[in-house]
Amino acid sequence: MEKGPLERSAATEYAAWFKALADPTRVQIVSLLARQGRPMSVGEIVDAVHVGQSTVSAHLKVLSEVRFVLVDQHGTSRFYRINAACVGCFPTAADVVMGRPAPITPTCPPEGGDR
Amino acid sequence: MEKGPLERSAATEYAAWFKALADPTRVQIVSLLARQGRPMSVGEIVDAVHVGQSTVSAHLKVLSEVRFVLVDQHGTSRFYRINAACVGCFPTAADVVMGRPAPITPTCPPEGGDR
DNA sequence: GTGCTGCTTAGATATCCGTCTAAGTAGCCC
DNA sequence: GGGCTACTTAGACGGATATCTAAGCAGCAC
Repeated sequence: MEKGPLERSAATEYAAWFKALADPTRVQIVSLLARQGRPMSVGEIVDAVHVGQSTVSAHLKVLSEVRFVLVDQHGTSRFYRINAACVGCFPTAADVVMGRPAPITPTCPPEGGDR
Repeated sequence: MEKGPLERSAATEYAAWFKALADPTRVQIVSLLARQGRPMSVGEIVDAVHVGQSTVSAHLKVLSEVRFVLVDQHGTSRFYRINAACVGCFPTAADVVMGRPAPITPTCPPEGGDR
């Protein structure tokens, strides 16, 4: 039986996920939100990773676009939180790329709550 | 107890790994080598992912630098293979970023065979 | 309304990436 | 050696990225 690479469309999708974490600041933001397990305002995040506020904002936008984080507006603040679906899905994607069969939940692409 | 983000040095290292897979062609190459489980020549890889030979060569260089793949020279050909250490380590790294504790083998940075 | 606070958007800049074509290098065979 | 085969390196080009400063905008308090 012929074993080729992942098909292009799947590879493109996985690559987009990895790309979202291809920056140290974004890795820090995601790990922070994951470890805290609660929504955090942009200001709080800025205090934890030491780059400017607008830079953090831009990174959060990138992470939102691939649905690694979700956002809630509360008054004048925006609260970002980890997308629980990704906590399981993302490592599974890593497994698939590394040739391990996907265990369950084949439809991984981060769905999630609001916005 | 205060839970901050991963420290910068760790985040930088993980980011480098993800960056190596932040391109669809590289995802295809890695998945191909992982699924085949045997060393493959550059020519074979070129036949499987449809981009030019020099492009594949460049991608293989990137993947070598982070030790996702290892290489053996045999005469005029170069045989690339997946780094078995990464098959387990990389998904573990994904777990860590997603806030899951690293199960075992804390020293993950791809060590490996030759070159 | 005025003014503050919290965040995003715009603009600028310097850097890096993916791909291609073309040229270089190294092993092999007659 | 001459020529082929298999890769890598160099150069170029268009496009994306990370960061900063500055400007905009939307709630809230008074």
